[in-house]
Amino acid sequence: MPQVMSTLSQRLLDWFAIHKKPLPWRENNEPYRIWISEVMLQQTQRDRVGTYFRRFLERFPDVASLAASREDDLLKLWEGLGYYSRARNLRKAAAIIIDEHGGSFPDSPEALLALPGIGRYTAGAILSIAYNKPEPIVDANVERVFARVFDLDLPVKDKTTSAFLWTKARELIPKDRAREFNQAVMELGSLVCLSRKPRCSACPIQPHCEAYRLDIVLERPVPAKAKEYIPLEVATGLLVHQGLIFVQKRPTEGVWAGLWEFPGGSIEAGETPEQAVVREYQEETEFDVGDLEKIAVVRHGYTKYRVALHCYFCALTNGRREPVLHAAQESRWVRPEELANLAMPAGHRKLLDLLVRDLRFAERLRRP
DNA sequence: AATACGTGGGC
DNA sequence: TGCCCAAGTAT
Repeated sequence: MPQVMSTLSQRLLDWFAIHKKPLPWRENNEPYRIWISEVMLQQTQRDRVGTYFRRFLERFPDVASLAASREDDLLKLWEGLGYYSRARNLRKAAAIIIDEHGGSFPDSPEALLALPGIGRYTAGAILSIAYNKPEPIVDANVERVFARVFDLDLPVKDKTTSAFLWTKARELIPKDRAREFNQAVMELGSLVCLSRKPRCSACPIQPHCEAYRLDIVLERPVPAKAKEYIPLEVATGLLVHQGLIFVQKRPTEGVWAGLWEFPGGSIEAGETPEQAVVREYQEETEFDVGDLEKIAVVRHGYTKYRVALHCYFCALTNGRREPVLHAAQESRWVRPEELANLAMPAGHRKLLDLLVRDLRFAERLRRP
């Protein structure tokens, strides 16, 4: 049995040596770069990360620059990637590395796990990829590959299954080759051992794969219980006054924390989208708004919600333009072109992209 | 332990 | 098109 294990590992290493893809974060193994890339890759497909990673490294080339960053700038850089607490945690962790580690990047599991945003996976990834330490990692790729190789008949998030995966991931690491081995398993998962279209004929460890032998590759891993999606009808209003647009910055906690948005919220039962806009403005800012003009319905999703965002222009119906904020940290009146500099949730960004391309709305934006 | 936390690509 | 999925973490 040990021979089989080592052969599996050796086959993976040999395959990876040939098929390893050049990626922006593979130019070198500096811990800082590995850290940033691994956090960006959390729950995010790697093809989406490249541009963000390059921009990030250009703007914040080291821990010190990140520690000195402004949260608004960081969130703008992160706009569109999702899970924005990752960006806020990067900044917090950078400050800890400067203040408590004298600026040198931690290289122990304990120190890494103590940093916000670094859990078991990311700690293992940094230790193995940056420092070549024999620490295991289990991500969605490893879960899928091993669920097939070992024919695991319970969902991979299952407690015992998860424990098994971490044990196997540790056992299979060849001495002194953790860096290449851990990446090899993930690379196999992303290039060959694909979720819906596995390329078993191109797989270097096919002879070791129990699910292949049993011809049940597509039945592994066993899916977790289906997620429940909740449809949401939401209304938002783009409040224009004397050529300026009202925006508010979301609270420090919860979804889209620290991002900028137009006031709005769920459409209540028996309420029209227009009524929801007026009510939400009253509740969130104490503004009286009216003169609504429909722009579009933007569809987007976040976590378990599937949102239909009903978008309107609106105007102040009395003169007062100083809000009383009940759902935001701060607010601003900005010129339309300034909106590009603010980090906004994808739904609101989609709305703006749509406006920019539609000249029908230019006049409303200019109206004093 | 279960849930919150985003987004866009693929089919 | 609606649903699944992705280099997870925090609470």
